[in-house]
Amino acid sequence: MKRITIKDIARELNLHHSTVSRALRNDASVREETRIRVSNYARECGYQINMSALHLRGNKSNTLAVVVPNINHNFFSNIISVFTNLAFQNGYVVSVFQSNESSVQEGEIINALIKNNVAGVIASIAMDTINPAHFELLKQYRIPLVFFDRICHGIAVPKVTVDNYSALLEVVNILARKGCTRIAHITGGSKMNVFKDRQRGYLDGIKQNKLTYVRKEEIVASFDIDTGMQVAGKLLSEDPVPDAIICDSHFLVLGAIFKIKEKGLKMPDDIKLVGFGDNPYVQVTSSKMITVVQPDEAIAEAAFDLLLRKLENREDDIIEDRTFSVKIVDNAELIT
Amino acid sequence: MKRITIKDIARELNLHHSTVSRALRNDASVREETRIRVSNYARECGYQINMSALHLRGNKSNTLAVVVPNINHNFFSNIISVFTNLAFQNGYVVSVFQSNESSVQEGEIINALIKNNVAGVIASIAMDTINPAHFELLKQYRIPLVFFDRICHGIAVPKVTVDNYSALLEVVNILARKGCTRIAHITGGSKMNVFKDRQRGYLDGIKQNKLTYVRKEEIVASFDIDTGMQVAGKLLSEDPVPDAIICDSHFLVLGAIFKIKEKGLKMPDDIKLVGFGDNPYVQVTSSKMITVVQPDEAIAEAAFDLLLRKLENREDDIIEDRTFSVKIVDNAELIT
DNA sequence: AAAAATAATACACACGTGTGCAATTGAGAT
DNA sequence: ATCTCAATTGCACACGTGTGTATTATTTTT
Repeated sequence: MKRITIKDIARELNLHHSTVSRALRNDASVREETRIRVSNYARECGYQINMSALHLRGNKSNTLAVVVPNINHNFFSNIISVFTNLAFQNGYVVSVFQSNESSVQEGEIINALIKNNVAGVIASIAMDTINPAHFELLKQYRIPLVFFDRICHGIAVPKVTVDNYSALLEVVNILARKGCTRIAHITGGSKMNVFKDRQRGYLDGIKQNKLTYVRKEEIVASFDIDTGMQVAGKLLSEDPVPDAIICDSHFLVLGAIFKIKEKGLKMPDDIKLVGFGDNPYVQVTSSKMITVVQPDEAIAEAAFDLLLRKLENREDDIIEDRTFSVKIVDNAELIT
Repeated sequence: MKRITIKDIARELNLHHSTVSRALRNDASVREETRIRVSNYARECGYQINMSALHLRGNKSNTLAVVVPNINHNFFSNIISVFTNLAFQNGYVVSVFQSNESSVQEGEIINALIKNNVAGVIASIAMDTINPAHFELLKQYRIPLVFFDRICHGIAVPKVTVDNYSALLEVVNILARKGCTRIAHITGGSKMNVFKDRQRGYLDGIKQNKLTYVRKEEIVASFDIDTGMQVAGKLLSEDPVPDAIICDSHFLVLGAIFKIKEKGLKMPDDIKLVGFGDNPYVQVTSSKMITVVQPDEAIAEAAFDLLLRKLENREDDIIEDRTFSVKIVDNAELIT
């Protein structure tokens, strides 16, 4: 029960394996009759090309890689889902890698990518990645790379992002219009573009609306429910208490909701809560919050598109960035 | 800027590439001094082994595949996340494939798996997969396969499942104990083990509790919010109206919540809602529902464990199944 | 110092595929 | 029947790696 190769087919049909190879690739130099004979027999015996051999021969593979901090975060699993469908439709296979927010693991992943001859990579970097040296390594090996969402600025590759600055600016504007004057912001380390931009937007929003409330930003290192509870709890116990909290992550929001309920505050009357991501649960919960919804599908499509273009053109001087704007949904207005 | 191979190293160090190969693999037959010389130089010039060549040479790869209906469903992305970490720690790389609930696409995926020489596969089958012929193909190619969650019965491979029968039996018991008498069940096509088992559990629960309410089961073909709204709407407009609805999927629950709120019913007093999956939002929402929580991490670990065992032992006659019991969480009792 | 034994390295081949080039076949033209 | 040219197929090699075997280098033994 050995695997069938073109050599097996050649032997069976009294041909040379090179002829079989050409026949299967519809090379014009092979006679019509032979081509049909080969393709028929190949179908009959269930021949499947050996990609490993093809990769070795051509120094290129049909494997794309997705590198993300966490596969099971809503945003990233949406990206992977869309990206995988697109890739598969175009004859590629997708391998997934998760840095677990660790720059060290990210480095190990890059090595694995090189070892495994991946054809191209889309990546969203780990929280503590400041030095993009390991990504430069990819470039050295001429492996096309596209950053999305969480990007490195110090490296010349196409980037797909959302306009985080405008997102937070608009959020603050909306909150101010609703009468909020004490707007807090729970965000991440300022090294990363995502948080840096949001912090700029937040600050400008505060300024533009001439809010007297002292700028209140809490920087957290990890994004989980416990951290959200801790920080939100701290904010809510201070005087004056904020009348709005913006959470830069999904899980922080959950912690905040806990604490808000614990304090007996009502949303959105007593306090307004803003979160990122479009978890459909938000729409049906009675915790009427405002969500910043990112165009996941469009982001994945753009990343794939940019990567594919780099894969097809051998010119690697096209460095085109794409920025998408977010949609801000006020769930208080949405549900009856 | 070419990629460094063992031949390059050999040339540089005046050795034969076979000696370099042995040195890097710590073969005892190579002199200590040479081994160090080689490994030092390899490190210096950043040598990375070419996996494609290794795969070709050894007829085996370091790539594992995960085949699921949808990557972006909470349960599956959790599985992929855990599985990927385990795989990477053990030197494997994980490719993901999504059938989009289509048996046809599943077939194409299997072909891709064979083409790409994946070392092993864990899979959860598509909704309309009755005939597991394409999975048999994997067996023919001696590619180890482990089913999880949604399994095929007609094929002899290890299976990792949850005890869906007991889950629904217990759910009905809990509901009955709470005084429910008109318990409805929104489930999927009965061909699949997951739904078949739950339907058995539901029916036995109805019987054991001697409920007079006519068994009310709605079978749906797709699992999305719209379907949930439609079916839940239908149930709620009938007379008598159910006092409990069990939803076999995450998204069905969302639709049901919509309709329940639309009718002005309160949970859990007017009606009790049961859903699958442990989306953390459930814990903070005021829609006090009961959730059937599956041990995602344990399932992924078991699947990996079984697969790894098959990969290491060449004996492929170990067909050991693992079944996990679910945890039923009453969120009404959880939150203040 | 020569022979034997052992250690260390080199050689050749295989894995499956694709491609440049040579060889063969066939047909048409003279 | 011979020549020409095109159509078709075969041959040889390369991609990077690992391993059995032959070969060389070194040490030990007598």
